[in-house]
Amino acid sequence: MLESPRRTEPREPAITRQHVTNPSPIDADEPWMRGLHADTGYLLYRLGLRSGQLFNTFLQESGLRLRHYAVLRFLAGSDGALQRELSTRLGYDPSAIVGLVDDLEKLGFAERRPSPDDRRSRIVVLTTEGRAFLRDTDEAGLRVTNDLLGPLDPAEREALHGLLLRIAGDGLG
Amino acid sequence: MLESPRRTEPREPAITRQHVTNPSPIDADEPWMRGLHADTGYLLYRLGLRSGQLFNTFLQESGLRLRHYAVLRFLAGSDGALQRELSTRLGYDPSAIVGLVDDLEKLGFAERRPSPDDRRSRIVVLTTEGRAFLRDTDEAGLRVTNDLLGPLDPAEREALHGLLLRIAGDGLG
DNA sequence: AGCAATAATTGTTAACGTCAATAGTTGTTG
DNA sequence: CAACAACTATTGACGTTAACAATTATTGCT
Repeated sequence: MLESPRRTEPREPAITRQHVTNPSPIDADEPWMRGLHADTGYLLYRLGLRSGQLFNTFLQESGLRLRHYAVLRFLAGSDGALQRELSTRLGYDPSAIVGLVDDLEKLGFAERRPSPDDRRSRIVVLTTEGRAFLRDTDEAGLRVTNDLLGPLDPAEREALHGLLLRIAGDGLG
Repeated sequence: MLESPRRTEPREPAITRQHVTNPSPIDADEPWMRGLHADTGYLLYRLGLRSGQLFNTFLQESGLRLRHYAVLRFLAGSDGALQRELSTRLGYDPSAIVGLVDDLEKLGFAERRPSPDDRRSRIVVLTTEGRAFLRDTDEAGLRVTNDLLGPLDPAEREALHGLLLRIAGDGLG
């Protein structure tokens, strides 16, 4: 086993505000690209990054980030969720959820309510304002997707969506 | 425009070592999921995250991170690249490249060589050890991809890869 | 009643991206 | 050809962030 280059655990922060140094266009025909993007997994990672960037750029107008959006989206489909639930389902650390919900509460998009059965837990619910906000930003999401999927025709987009759903649907989450 | 919740620019660090709190399996049939994963862009982001996680888990045995891998991969297809080139093509800050190449050099996977034409630039080249390492980790990459693309049959994987390449190939980079 | 387990939270630490500044070098142009 | 603008790699400082440990309050078990 090799020594860690910087004596630390691997980590991979990804999305940045504007990405000052923007990656130049990816050209699949270039020789280095064949190697770099030969693997679907890595390709997926790279595109996920780009998608997140675009999403964040749109979201940034509202002062929220992708993580907030994920929480809101989750809440929208589950009227009321324990923070613990948000943590496990979304894959964020419990301590991260605290800040996220704090932010959403400050903006009036969500509320913490006491749980009737368990006084330790708080139930996080979406406010009507939060729901309205979500509706608005969904349009932004559509624009992003449109940007991202530029070169694909509708049928191909549908196919891609289906395939991605298949992948997501499996045990990997 | 709303006020930023934490008076800071949006950012979205993504990949973590093991992701202690691992997202539970995504089930497209659940009500909240329909909303959350309805959008292809967001779905792509989420899947990219997961792919990166898996990749990093494999890479972590060697003490490297995805970024190092990206650099190595680039070098493998371009025998010799200026750091500036790495920066623009990979989308990392020039100052980040310095540390990355430092690490790779320390591990003996890459070398800095003086450029004949321009004494400012250094040419970064892959060593034979670096190439060997890359070959080894490529297997890991294959395993990752295999994990990730579990529910898809070969034809579907091919289709997905093609679609993703189309997206990557366009001007978005 | 006592003790392990759990939910939310706080605090600490280390890493990371961003930006500004610097040193060395090249190209340009007045 | 000399002065100056542009560029490469690098360093340093700053603020933000994620990850982890520890804490508090509460519940369940036995």
